[in-house]
Amino acid sequence: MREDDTNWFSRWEEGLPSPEELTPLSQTLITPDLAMAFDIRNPHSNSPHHQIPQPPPPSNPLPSPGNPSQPNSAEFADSGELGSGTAGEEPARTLKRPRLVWTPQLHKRFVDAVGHLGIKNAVPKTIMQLMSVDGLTRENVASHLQKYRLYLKRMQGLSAGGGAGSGGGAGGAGLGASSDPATDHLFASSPVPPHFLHSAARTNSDHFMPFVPVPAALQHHHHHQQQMAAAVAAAAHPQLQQQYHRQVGHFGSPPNGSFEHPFLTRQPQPLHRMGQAMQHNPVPGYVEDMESANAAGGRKH
DNA sequence: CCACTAATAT
DNA sequence: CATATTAGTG
Repeated sequence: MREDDTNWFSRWEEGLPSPEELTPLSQTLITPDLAMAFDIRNPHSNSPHHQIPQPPPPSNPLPSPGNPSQPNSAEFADSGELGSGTAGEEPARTLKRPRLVWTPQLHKRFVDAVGHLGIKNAVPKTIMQLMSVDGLTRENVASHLQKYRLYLKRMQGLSAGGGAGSGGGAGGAGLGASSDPATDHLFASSPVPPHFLHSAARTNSDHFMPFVPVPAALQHHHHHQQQMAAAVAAAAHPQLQQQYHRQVGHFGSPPNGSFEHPFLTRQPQPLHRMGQAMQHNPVPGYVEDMESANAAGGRKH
């Protein structure tokens, strides 16, 4: 009898516009080297202060709809060497990567991963691996996971009964009853399955997938740029309050309008040694489109 | 070693 | 403000 699941179910479809979003689990962050290649650092004049202008990743040409400027000259200048003045860019080590920008998409992957893993296995390392996001580090996930858990906790205490309401979490992020604007924002934008309440521990491998109906007609159809742009606009937070955060990393918008692939999904990162057995790439390399939330990366350990 | 929480720093 | 980072504990 229960099964108020159906409630959120319908909502899911809304949040889940197309299979493209939930198709393959693989996203790619940009590696620092790549980001650097895009960024032409100033020769010197570098203050020994923190805040490396490390202009966020390549900042794909997403000249925001309203930003006419931005000559997208994706010129990969030979990465000859930059002035050594800047705090060493040579050592790919010790490089401070820009703050990870948790875009709704990236967060979506995060939530999906957690949902598919089960609260039990949803630990930073596993999530990170399942996400297969190049550049994502355990710390990144851990930090976000912390916040995410707090968010869930907060919500549970506040709106538990309303099945529908809880489905979308705060329902309209920022609308209706958001617990605190401080905690939502990003979280409220994801489908957040109701199982995330404390307790649902599932071993792994058992998740009910909302079978992807995927009508044949929708199987693969590329949309138009406009559609994409709209989606992005919607996804992008229209609210910019932070100092000067750049949501960089959104697909590339080609100069002439032809849509090109922003990045190739780099998935198989060196599967360095994995002690425990597990981790089979559940999904073969798919050609994932969708903007890549990016961040920086370089692996370390 | 890894995960979790809380506090703190940027 | 959102993340990153650190410290302390299990």
